[in-house]
Amino acid sequence: MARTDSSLERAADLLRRKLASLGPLADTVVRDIKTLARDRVEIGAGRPIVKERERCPSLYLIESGWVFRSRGLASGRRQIVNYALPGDILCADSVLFKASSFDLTARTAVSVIRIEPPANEIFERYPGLSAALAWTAAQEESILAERVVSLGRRDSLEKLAHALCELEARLSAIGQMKGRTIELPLNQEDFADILGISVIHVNRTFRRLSEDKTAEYRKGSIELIDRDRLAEISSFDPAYLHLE
Amino acid sequence: MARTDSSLERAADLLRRKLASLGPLADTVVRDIKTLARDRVEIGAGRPIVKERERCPSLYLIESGWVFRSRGLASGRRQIVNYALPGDILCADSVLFKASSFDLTARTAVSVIRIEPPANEIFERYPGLSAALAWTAAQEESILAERVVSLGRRDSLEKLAHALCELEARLSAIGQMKGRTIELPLNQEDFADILGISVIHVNRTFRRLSEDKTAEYRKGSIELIDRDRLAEISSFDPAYLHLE
DNA sequence: TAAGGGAACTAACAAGGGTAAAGTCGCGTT
DNA sequence: AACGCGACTTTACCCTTGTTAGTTCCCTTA
Repeated sequence: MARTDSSLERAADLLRRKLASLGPLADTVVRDIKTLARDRVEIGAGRPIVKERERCPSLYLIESGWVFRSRGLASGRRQIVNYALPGDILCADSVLFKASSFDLTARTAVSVIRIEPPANEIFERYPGLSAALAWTAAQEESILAERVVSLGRRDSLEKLAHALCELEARLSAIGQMKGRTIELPLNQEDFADILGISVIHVNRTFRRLSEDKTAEYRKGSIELIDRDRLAEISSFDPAYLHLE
Repeated sequence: MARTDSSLERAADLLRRKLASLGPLADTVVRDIKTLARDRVEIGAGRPIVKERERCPSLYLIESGWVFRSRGLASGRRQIVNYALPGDILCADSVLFKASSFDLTARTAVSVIRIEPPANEIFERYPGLSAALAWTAAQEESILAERVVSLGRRDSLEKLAHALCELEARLSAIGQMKGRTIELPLNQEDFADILGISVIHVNRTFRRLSEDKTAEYRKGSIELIDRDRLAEISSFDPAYLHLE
């Protein structure tokens, strides 16, 4: 991986920043991960990374690209449970469980660093990796808990506004916001499957935001015209993301 | 805690069984937890355990009782994110994060063992506890992911059937099923806040199950008349619970 | 035994969101 | 320039679910 160390460095840096609250342990995390890093894997846009019921063989640290964790139901319904961005770790549960209960799919072209923890003794020998696993799982849990609140008790406008605020916060944290516009590979069907509503209703709801001059959907990007309004609509509080 | 060791023993046993997939580490977990166990705390039914934005001071292992993790929204809406049962660990994220983003409430009278991990060096000194933290967070994440699917893409009948199957599985795992009837402290409003639908609709949906002779709601208990049918309605697959 | 309260149940109506189908726009290909 | 495709947009209609309001049941307490 000689030639490509700089992009591993970048991903490790995003991870280190996320784990800042661990204090000095954050450096141990990065050291463990570099020790256990194996090779780089490139996945084409749209390709599956892990399928439901498959055992995920290793951990992956995302260098670039967007990954969906989703479940397909009978009758063609699909729910996107979460999305992962550069600096996020995939398959954190693979170390602990026998099989994944969800599909992992590359939404864009994705580049990941494969990390191979030893089959046993992770917790004895790699406290940094242990901390990273616990932290990652806890943060994802927190995000999912917030998702549960959105899906269960917010109407479509609140859901969408909340999702946009979250996107803004997560992309800012990894330096991927361009001013007040989000550049993202999600089409309206992806939003439907994230928000748990129909594509048509996603469209209606974006139109409402657009009419109120709050946000403007465009293919490949979204302009957040009035961020405060979005946060107000959805009573967004970024605490649950646990970003610094 | 001399006089009460037997009930700690019982809770530790439930935990050990849950963590069986960790292999020999499961015993280390129990040892660490016993080392760090402080006192027993009793919480009255309906009382808050931790409130949103509060820092949760320690870890808790549930000995008995039901705990809700929920969020109250403006306008009186409430979403129950998850519920915790004997053998479950509360506040696993308190070690990692500054504050809880949700309320923890005792639904029944609850008895917990308080566990006090050291402020630092958990991951260096207590591999068992580290593993328990990671495992707990990962399992909860998995449950929440399934909840997201339910809330996002299942209709009310499927949601309810799925919730009943999950209850059955989780209660069986801790030996709290009485034949095919679930004894539980949830009223129809609790179900509404778990499923993300209105109380009235919970009622309608239970009636449908009752008319089809699939399940029968009674105050304080639910009889699962046709468990296969429930699993079929909701395409329930217990893998996501990661029980044994 | 009567009164009171909480939970469960029912009915009537309204609304948010889903379904179906058709039309438009942008863009790369030939 | 014409074609074709995918994504987005819009309209019309329907159905699931929510709202409001009122009734019944049962358990508790006086």
